[in-house]
Amino acid sequence: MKKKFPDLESKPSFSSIENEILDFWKKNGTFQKSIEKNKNSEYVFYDGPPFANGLPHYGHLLTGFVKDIIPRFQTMLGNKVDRRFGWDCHGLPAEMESEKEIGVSGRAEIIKFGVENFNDHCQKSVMKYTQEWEKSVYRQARWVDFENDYKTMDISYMESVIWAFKELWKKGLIYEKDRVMPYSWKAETPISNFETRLDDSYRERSDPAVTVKVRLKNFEHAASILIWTTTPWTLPSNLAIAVNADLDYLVLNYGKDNVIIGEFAYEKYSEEFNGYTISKKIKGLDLIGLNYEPIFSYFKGEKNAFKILSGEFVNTEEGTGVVHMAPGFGEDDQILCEKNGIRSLCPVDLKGRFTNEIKDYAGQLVFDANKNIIKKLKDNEVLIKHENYKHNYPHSWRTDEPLIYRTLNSWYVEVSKFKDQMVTNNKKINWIPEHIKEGSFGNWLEGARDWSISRNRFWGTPIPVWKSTDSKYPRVDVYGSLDEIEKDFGVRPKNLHRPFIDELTRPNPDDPTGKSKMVRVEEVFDCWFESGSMPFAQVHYPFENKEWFESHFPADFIVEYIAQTRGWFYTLMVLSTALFERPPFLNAIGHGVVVDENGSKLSKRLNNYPAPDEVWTKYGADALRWFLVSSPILRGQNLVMDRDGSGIDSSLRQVIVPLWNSVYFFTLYCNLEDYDPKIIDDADLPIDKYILSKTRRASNDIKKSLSNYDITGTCALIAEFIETLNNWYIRRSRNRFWDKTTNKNARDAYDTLYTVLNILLKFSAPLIPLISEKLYMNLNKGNSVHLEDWPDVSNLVEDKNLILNMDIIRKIVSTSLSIRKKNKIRVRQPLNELVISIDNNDWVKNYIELIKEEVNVKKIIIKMKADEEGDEELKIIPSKLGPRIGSKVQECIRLAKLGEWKNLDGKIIVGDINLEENEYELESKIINDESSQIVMGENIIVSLDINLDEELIREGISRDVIRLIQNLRREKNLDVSESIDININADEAIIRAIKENYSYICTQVLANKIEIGNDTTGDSEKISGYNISINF
RNA sequence: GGGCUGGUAGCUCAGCUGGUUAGAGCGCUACUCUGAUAAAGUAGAGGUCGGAUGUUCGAGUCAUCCUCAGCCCA
Repeated sequence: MKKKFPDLESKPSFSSIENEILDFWKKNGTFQKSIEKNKNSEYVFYDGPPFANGLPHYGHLLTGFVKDIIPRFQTMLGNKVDRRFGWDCHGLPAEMESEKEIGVSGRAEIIKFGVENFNDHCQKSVMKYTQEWEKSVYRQARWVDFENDYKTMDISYMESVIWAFKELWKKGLIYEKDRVMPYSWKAETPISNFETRLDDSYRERSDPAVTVKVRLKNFEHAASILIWTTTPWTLPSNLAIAVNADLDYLVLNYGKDNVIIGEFAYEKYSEEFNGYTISKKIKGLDLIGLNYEPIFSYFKGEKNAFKILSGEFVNTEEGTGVVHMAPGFGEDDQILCEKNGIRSLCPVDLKGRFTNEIKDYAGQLVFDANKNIIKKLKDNEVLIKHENYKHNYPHSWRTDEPLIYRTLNSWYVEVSKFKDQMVTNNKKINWIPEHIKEGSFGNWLEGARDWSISRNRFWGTPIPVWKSTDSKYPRVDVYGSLDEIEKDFGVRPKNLHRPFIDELTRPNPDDPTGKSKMVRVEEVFDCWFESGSMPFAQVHYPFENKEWFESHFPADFIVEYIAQTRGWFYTLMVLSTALFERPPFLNAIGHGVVVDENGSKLSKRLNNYPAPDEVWTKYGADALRWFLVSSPILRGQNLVMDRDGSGIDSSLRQVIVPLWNSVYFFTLYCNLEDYDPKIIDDADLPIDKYILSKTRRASNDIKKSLSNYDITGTCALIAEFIETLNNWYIRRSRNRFWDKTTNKNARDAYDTLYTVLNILLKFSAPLIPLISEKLYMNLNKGNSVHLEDWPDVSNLVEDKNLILNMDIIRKIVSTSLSIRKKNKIRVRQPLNELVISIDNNDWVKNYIELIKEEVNVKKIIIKMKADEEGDEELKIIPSKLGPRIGSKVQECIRLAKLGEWKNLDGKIIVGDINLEENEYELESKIINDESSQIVMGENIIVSLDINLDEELIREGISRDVIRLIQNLRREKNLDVSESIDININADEAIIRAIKENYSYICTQVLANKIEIGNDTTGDSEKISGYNISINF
């Protein structure tokens, strides 16, 4: 006989089931179909491109899961959701990797190696992990289009990038300038201000901190002043000193020596100035304008230099309150010095080594020169203190070396000019978690600085600017398309990369001598400029797909980890605002970081996380997905991942296995009955109506919470629903499923569960895509759940009272079981009756059978609570009474608790207050009776008859016998439908119990007959102190 | 120095516009239950809701200050 539904394993290997589904999707093009099924409306999702030359880790997996959940959900809502994978190919990470692989280091060596060769290598190397990425994305069950992907190194992509640059140029938002910026001397390139701020860049570092005496000229009160710095190597370039005009400074005196130090710092130098006395207190203002003798002589005579200036940034947090200024190496320094007519000098080359201007240290790496410089200070007797200073210092996020700050020529986007507009655009974005909007992202936008977009490197989209080689005939040409380039140079580039693009030169049209040439500037783009161009560059806008872009911008949704408020979220916003005056996306999730038990980031080196391959085989992708997205990480918090993956295991146990088992249970018995279940809207029994109502409510709630991007909340709803289904509905209805389906009761059970499971599998599909798919296909002749629409539950019964009532019933049952517990009567022991005292009790009769079974009693008696003897307790509802009578409410509550109140014909009076009807509740006093108990939070009392007679005891014994036989059946792995012949040998008491309950036992254990005999070969057991041995 | 986030049970976290006995899951202990379950039920242990002050009839919730942790900015 052909089964209605394919059999399911009772203890499945989720890993192999998942692989089977992945395979099925691949073969059937299910992803493609899911996109094509919706034609009428679209939902726009942008995939943030990852660097292809790093391996995917849990952070990517998490982002990937979210990138999958929302589009799957939106697809079920009837929207077409294209999901195009993107690769971030350019930039420092790729170059660094290539340097390592080739064995070259730095600009000079690369140029020697050949830019063409180098970029060639980058192009190949950058895609080397694409296979691993595809494998990982595939295994995690994330649907994304890899075939129609985009790469930032495609010529079409690059053309759109230069188009964007030219647009900005035309709008006057691009400028070129010497400025101090973070600089990687190893990569020989500046790092953008926000790049240094992505996590991982600040690291603890120990630097020498020196306090140096500077000799003042012509100051009546003191001979010298103390400066403090953690970068001694910048001292040879010192051109000024800054103090805070409002700060107090002390003049310390010892014999002939007079030195000035910030008052706040005095204590720190108690050792050095032991014996000194404070001779005077002055304001910073008194110092401003004083001249001093240069610390080193390299720039002696520099115009306007070696003066004390006023700097508001001088604070009392560290140092001496006197700050040394080297305008070539500090942003504050540069700005202040520029204001005072002092040049920025930068006697350090691109590799971070002193130039010949600093002849004593020429050729030395600045960090290495520190100790020589300190020695020199000591020899000159100006070194007051030399200590090691631990601080957070920015490091290159790729090469790991400490960055330096130095002046450098760079191209900028004038973000400060339109930051207000970005702030306005940000208001149109729905952020999850909400605080990002006004918090980290909003604040960041308000303080936005101009963005350095050029890099002195090789592998990237070239800055499309050509300049005249002769400054006598200046000319700047900016190109925004291949056409424009072709027009001027007569060649259409097939490759926009260096060095080919650099080979395009032409005579300077503005030079009548014809000698000078137009040559491209050297720099390439910051790769963040490229990823920020993704919305239009991925479709080669505006050269192609103009209409497509117009209707697919901004995105409905993007997700990345929270630090991308400084990265991709930000660059998208900058370019989108500048180019299109619109926000780039409307909804954005910024999630937290996965960390280990100690709060450290997961790292290969520390080996502090379970290997993904092991997770796939041991738990499966759905369990991992659930573990990650049900956690607070999507609310911006960090998530702790145990090394042993125990969190993933509990997702499996709490959600995936119960889901599986509910369908397994259904399939098992439905196949036995060979019943053909129907989808229904309503049913007769309250418990059926209850679960159908719950299903309708769950489906609607989940739709709402997913629409609001609350994935964590959605998980809670689904888990709660599965719990109710398994541990209440199915458990309560079990025996109906092993009844014959000739009975309507049984058919209703099957139809109800079938309906519920179908809906459940649909609304769990985005969050548990593989297992839901397997189970759904099992119930629906192999149809994919991901091609279904979101469940329409509008016809489903939703009885709100019934849901409330069922909750009360569950409480009544719990309380009754607790009375059993108190009296140490096991549940298997039947009892005679349970009395439920409850007002408005018409509805309770519908649940009598249910309560009887659950509490194991023979009879339920329902009484009006009002008839009950006993005192009532008055419970004030302060939220109602408080507003009316104010401070007296406290007294009322006190009196009510003491029982000092009156009930006059239904009018409640406490003290001198007459209570209105909605301001109080009357509850029964807690009954301390052994057999009665009040139902918490309800005005209900349950009383259990705890008296046992011989007959009841024998029934209890029969139940124990049944239990023993059932256990044996399971041990023997008997099919649930297989009949047996039983042989029992037992003490007289048990035999009597069996005889009295013979047919009941036989039905329960599917026995044809029970023989009482002398066969003692069976397992020997004890029941209530009597011996029994059973064999079959 | 400033900004953002967080501090609630052993662990991970809920707790909406203030309402008087602060919850859930996991973990632990004991007992119970179990013809799908890797489950489930009952009971128990476990909290001065980071601290202080204030507003209020009433504060985990609001305000101010402090403190600790993480992130970010100067």
